[in-house]
Amino acid sequence: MAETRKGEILSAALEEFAAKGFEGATIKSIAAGAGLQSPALIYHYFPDKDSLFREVLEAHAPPLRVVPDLERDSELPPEAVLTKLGRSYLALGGSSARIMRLVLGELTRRSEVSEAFSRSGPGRVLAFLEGYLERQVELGRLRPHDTRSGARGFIGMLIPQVAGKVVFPALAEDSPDDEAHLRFAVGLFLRGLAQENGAEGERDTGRETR
Amino acid sequence: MAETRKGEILSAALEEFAAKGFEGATIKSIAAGAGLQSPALIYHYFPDKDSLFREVLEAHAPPLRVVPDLERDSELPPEAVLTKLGRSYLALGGSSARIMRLVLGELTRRSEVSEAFSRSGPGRVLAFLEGYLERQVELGRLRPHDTRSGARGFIGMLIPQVAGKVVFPALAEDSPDDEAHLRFAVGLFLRGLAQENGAEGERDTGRETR
DNA sequence: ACTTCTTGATTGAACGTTCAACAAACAGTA
DNA sequence: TACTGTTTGTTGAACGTTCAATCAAGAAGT
Repeated sequence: MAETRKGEILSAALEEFAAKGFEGATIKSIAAGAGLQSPALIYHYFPDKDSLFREVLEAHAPPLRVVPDLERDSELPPEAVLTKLGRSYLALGGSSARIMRLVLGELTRRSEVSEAFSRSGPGRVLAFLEGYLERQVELGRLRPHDTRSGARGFIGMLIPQVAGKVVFPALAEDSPDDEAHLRFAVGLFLRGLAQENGAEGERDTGRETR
Repeated sequence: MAETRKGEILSAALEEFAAKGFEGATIKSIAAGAGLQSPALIYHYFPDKDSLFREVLEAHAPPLRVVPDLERDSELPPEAVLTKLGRSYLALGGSSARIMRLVLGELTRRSEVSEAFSRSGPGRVLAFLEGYLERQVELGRLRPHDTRSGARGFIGMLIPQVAGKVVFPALAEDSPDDEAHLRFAVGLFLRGLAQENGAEGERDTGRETR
């Protein structure tokens, strides 16, 4: 019995919530999934359905945080940083696929989920990447550009890969290999933003000043 | 009274389904949204809740079809085609935002929705774009590459822009302008895949042969 | 008169949640 | 060891509520 009762319930709840959503999943079906004879036991460990949902989220949120301690090696060259960041981003389609499905399904219904996720997930990744690109531009390693578009563009290129595994199984079938697609994205991005040979110094960043 | 009763119900149902999902939305709340005094009237126009949901989907599916009659001008140069395709893709974040939210929310629960959508939506866009890129490579206008990655990469670059409007309002706040981001994406893509000056003829496409 | 539209009342099932009761493990006392 | 009280885990039955769906009947339109 490696897993505690509470853990069993949390696992079953994750499964049910991911498959049917918060409203669709019933306490009864979660109890059945956890191997309980009565749904009442769930209320011994959790005050109500809503709290159970929140605990499921908290218990599995950490894997959703991309950007590990990436700030450390933010002095590395673009190719290394983009590859590393991209790899951990693509990992979301793997073991975290279920929790991704759960979050995705409730994103439109629970503003708390949307806000918390966008802050800790995409928000942080984009903020980091924007800052990094900005610095690389200043260092002259990348051509000047709107780094908001740059960051969104790079991360975006990886999304279909993750989306395939999480919600479009039909699409994932003839998808490129993760690693190959990442190499493509990094290569395209760096070639597209490479400094031209004739350096012109400061240029328009494309970012409008409001 | 420009709108018929059935139309009113469909509109109210779209609103409710998009906000609360299929399970969360109730016949009663839909009736209230449509200004009906009794939920029973809904059953005069629709056999059951499930049929109502399907009709909502069908009634608003057309806007989801990107790739208009794009096949026509598939002889145009890459810049024109990508810009045109991208523009209609980005339009999904506008007037179609509600139906997008609805589909997104049920994507993980109803396999019919997932399959139908991925076939008519992303599936068709990607299939078209892959074919187009393939041809441009043969014409020598783009460097050889895995066009599956190419198509996914280009469409992907636009996704954060759409996602911001549909599900991450917090993220959309400091997003670049749609048109500016599109120009960035097209520019980056074409520079990244531009033929090198010294043409080398046939090269590795990066696509593994299974 | 006939069809279409609209309604309030009603039904049976399913839901989240509560509760009293039982079982098992444990702690303290002698 | 044996007895006793306490806590913790577990259960079946039940409660009140809400839901989708039904129905008979009235109102409106033709």
